[in-house]
Amino acid sequence: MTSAPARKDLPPAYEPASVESRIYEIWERGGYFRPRVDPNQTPYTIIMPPPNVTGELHLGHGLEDAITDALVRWHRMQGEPTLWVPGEDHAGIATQNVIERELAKEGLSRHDLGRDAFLERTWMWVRKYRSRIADQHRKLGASADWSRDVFTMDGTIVKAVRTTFVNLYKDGLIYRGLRMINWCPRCETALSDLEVDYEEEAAKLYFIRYPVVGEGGMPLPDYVVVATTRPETMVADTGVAVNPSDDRYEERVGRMLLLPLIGREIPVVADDAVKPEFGTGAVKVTPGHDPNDWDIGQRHNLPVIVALDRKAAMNDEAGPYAGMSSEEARARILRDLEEGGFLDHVEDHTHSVGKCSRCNTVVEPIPSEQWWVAVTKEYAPGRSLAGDAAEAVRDGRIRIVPQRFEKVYLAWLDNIRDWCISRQLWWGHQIPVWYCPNGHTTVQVEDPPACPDCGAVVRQDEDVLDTWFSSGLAPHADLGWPNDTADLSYFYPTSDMQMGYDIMFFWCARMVMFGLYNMRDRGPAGAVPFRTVLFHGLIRDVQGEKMTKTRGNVLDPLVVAAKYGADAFRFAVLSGASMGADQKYTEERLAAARNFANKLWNTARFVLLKVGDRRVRRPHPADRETYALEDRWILSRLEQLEVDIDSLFRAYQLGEAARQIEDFLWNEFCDWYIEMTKVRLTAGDERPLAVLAHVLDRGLRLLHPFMPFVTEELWQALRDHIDDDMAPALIVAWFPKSGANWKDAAAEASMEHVIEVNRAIRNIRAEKKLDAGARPRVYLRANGHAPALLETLPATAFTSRVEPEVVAPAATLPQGEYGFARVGETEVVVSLPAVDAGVERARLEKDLADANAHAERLEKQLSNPQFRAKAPANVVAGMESTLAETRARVTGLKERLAQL
RNA sequence: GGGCGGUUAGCUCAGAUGGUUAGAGCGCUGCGUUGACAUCGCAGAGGUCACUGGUUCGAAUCCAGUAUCGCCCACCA
Repeated sequence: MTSAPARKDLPPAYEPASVESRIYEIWERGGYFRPRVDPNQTPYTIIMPPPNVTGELHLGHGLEDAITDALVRWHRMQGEPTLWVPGEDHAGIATQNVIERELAKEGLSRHDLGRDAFLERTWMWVRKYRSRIADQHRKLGASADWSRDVFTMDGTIVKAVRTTFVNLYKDGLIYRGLRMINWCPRCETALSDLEVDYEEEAAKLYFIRYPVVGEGGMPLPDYVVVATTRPETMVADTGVAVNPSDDRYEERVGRMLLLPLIGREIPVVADDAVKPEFGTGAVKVTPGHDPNDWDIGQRHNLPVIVALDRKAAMNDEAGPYAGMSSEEARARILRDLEEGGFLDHVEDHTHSVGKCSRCNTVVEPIPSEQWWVAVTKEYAPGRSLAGDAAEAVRDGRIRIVPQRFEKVYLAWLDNIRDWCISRQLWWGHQIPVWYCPNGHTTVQVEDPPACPDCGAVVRQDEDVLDTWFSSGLAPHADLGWPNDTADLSYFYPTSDMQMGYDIMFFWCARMVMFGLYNMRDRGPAGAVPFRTVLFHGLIRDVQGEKMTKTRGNVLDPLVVAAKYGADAFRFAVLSGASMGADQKYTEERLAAARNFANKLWNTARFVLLKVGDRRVRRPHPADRETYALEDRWILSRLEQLEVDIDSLFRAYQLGEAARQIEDFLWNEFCDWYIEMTKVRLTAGDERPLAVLAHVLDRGLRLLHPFMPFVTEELWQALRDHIDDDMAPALIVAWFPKSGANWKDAAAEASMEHVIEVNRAIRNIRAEKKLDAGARPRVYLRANGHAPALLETLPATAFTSRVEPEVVAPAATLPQGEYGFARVGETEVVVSLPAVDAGVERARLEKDLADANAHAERLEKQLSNPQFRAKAPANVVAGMESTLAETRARVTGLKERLAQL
């Protein structure tokens, strides 16, 4: 073989570190991530779920990159103008917390800095982490268009956010109102319902006696017992409620009770919300500290007392308990109640406690003036944000994959409540509302220099918006909305969207609402933010625990990628589960994926070594008859694989696709085809070279969406050895799209037989413990498959290390010991040095029993007239031929047993 | 209280529209340094597909129910 060019001197093991950054640079320099805008083609667009700038990417982001990049590369290789828009999220509350923690290390609070300095400091952090995050995406191979990178506080997004706010306000869908909200006393802000996580906790139920007030205001020796888990809130009680149908309290309704310790008189009211069976059937009503009580209070005009301040400490309303933390107050109140004889008894009780999803602090329900989105309110006849969002999924304009998540999505929207969007934070989109001292309110996109109504100085609302308000605009805002940009008109609606199922409500639902609202000029089909949304599962640790910073089990995908290679990471997470299912992260899976990358590497090394400096022509179907059986077989198998991968991609079955490609390349191409070519190549037959190069080329293309780096590197090395119109890089090469040129059922059946025969030979070798170096004679008593066996005889000799010979079914054999196996119609006879008759008999008997059982099953099935009438013909025919083979096997086994 | 998902080999998991003896990786057993690869090759052991009943010619796959684990939703004083 002539000397090979230098680039073919591939090291014997794949070294990701020496390849990945160089390959990524080639892609980026080639401009392959930027789509060309072709009005004659439908683009493929996908928006990246913007990771929080709070820190670095974790495995979940790595999984998202793997999924998205696989889809993006597949579409790009279909020749579609393909755009993947990357982004980062300012993550208001989360980032503010991070910066506050940083400040705390210096002994500072944000109030020490003031708002402007605090924001300046946060921007510094953002700049640092944005580039770090982008770098991580690059290392993972994400082929996103970095020239379109979007940060959720970029000027264009600010405009989009304000425009949306103003429009919603004008449509009456945004309002300011006093409502019960979730207050985090640590973050000192309101939260939406979604930002509260509930945890079951063991607690106590305290039964407290509230004395009944007599005619002249004198306490009677009579009392009503109420049950509560939060005795400290009794300082803010303004009533006691019972169910109107509860005769135990019939005569108490309308009377006054004396609030113990405080001495305030509060009425007994009747309300349907009270469940008679719970506790005593009487509930203290604390409208300032409980959502239910707030509703009850509203219905009965009870005063609202708020006894907690913004840090959840007792305020002046708490009288003697003012200034205490709520825990202290609870202890003191319980002691005082007990001393006063008001504590009836205590029971164990488990209930769920709401915690801030960002800092795990117990959330306080308090009434507060906040900004809200009226999600169910009609802004046009029959149109509402939530209703439209549900309808788009119900009528199929938006498809959810896996489909089972549809129900979850719809159930949430059907029971949705107004969305609290204002946050008492500094970091975020400040609400575009201005107030003047004369009571005028201005709501507009641009900062007003003065009050448009009276010219007075204006002050902007200090609150910022929920982070999800801005990220919910991503699909259209990232493409330029509200400006009428070329990107927006060409790339919107986006094609696919992808996210963890855990943010379905936070993000997916909001994008659908906002997209349909802001883009409604496009009509029902054109306004949707995306056509399909994929929900992937979560990556958990080996124990199945969710990976969180507090558990300390978070893994950096780059650390993983550095050890095993980015391709291995991607392949492992994609092939590790099916869409929507959680997966456990295991190191073993990574190692397996790395091994596959290395196997591929060496496959290419072999092919390149054999091809040398030739430039081969692809096999042409017209020449089919000139090709050997194994050639026709592998080409037929490849074609089938291409068909299957295409349909798997269309069904978003990425994991299954990855597994099938691996299976083909490793188990069919390497283990059989390549091994069989060796003897031909050694004999000087060059015909397999074209097949080797062609199948490798196609295999690399198929695998590229999953393992972009190693496939690109190898393809670059292979590229010039194929005489065809080859793209400058694999990333923009055509994805294999199969015709029906090589499908060859006969070749597949014959090769399957050859493979089984070889397995049988090797099995006998292993079972009879023949020396590795021995080359025993093998007689293949063949019938129907004789030509195939004859053609592949040299390969059989080489790969199974035997001296094989094809003989007639009834051929007599020389005297000697033999090992036997039956493969379909072929009997495999391996000459042995000696044989243990007992062991052989046992083995044959077991085989016979298996074969008989199999034949019986088939006979039963085939003798069923219903089966023959209803089953498809090919199934029946297949079964019949299997039965014939199985019967032949039974006969053969019986004969050999008789011979023993 | 509603809803969803899992239960398949020792472990981690695939099995898209029901179809011939249910698969992979890891682990395990035996053999192997044959010129692509020991990150490898060859051979092998290992499964009542959680359980019960049903539909069907045929069920891991569809239906009903049971058990068990997990998740989501819900204003459980």
